[in-house]
Amino acid sequence: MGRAPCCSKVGVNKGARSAEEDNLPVKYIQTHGEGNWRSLPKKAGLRRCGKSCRLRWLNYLRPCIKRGNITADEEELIIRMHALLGNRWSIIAGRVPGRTDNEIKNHWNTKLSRKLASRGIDPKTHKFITMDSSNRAGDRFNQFQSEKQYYCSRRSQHLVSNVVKVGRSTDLVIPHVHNLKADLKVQETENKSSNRSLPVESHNTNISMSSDECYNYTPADSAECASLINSSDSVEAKCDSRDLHDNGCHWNEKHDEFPEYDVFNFFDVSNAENEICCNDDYWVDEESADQFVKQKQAPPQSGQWDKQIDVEGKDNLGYPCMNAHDLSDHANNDVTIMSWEAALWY
DNA sequence: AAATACGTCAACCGCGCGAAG
DNA sequence: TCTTCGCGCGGTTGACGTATT
Repeated sequence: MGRAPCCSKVGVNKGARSAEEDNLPVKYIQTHGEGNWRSLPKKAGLRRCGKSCRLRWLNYLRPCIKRGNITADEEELIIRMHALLGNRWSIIAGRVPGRTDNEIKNHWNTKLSRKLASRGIDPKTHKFITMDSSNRAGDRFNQFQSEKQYYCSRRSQHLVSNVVKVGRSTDLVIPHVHNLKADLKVQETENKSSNRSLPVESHNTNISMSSDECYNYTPADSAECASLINSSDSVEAKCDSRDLHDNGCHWNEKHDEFPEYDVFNFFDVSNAENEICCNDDYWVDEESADQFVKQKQAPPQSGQWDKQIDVEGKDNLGYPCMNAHDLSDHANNDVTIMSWEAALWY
């Protein structure tokens, strides 16, 4: 026995809706609430399929629907979410107040995917499209992305709900690390309830940092890091400008050019010798890379590190490399990042 | 001015999941 | 355990408006 159709196809209107066809379900839902979509058309006096009514309500008629163009901030958010979740539009929509999954999906397919492609980024994988073997920056970026996801995936087994402190005492604090899967489960559950208009959970996880002399701690490798994480609910990893390199703390200064990758991460990069970059987009040329490696092999004394790192020039993409000035800025000023997206990595 | 190409987006469609019987 | 139902999701379509030739 086959499955019953959602509605009779005979005498059912299709295509664009009239104002009356919008008013009737709105009045009905205001009185009776959402749900029972199959029976709604008949009860509301509509010649429409129930599924069609549901779709119209969710994508257009709901009072919380935000009108107007998608803003740059919303685009940025969508790109980040897509990098993390792929084509899970409903979940992405749950993070963008007032926007529907359909709207976001359309916007992605018509604009954002092309936008990324024009930057040389594959909109499906969010990796650089390497045109040829000489595109070292692209290759390295892709390698970095893979490593980042690998390590973040591993850490997710340990960091759920842990309080993670990085830096001296209160210098660098992540108050709460959310479990992505659990978070999404909550999201989906809430979506299934009558009110799909979810406010964005801000996950106000502030990350700030300072530096100075506190770089006497460096996890030896991923095993040690995992051991530390397992042994305590609170992991304190003193971190400074050197650790930003050695332990894989990355952030993206080139926010204007690549806002979608402005994700702050820190994780143990056990093969740090391959990590010549300072952050996502700062890939150095060969000469600078050699210089950088040499500096790493002969670490400076306390307090001298910022001056030692002086990688000048531009990378293969033409961006200026991290230099002493940049590093000093980051080392001495607190950097606070709205980082629910960082939490999502976990 | 007409024809064509292109972009946008609302709507449709089929599949799959979970709940209920 | 199986079947049916109701719903939600993501891929796709097609109508419509705008730009280009």
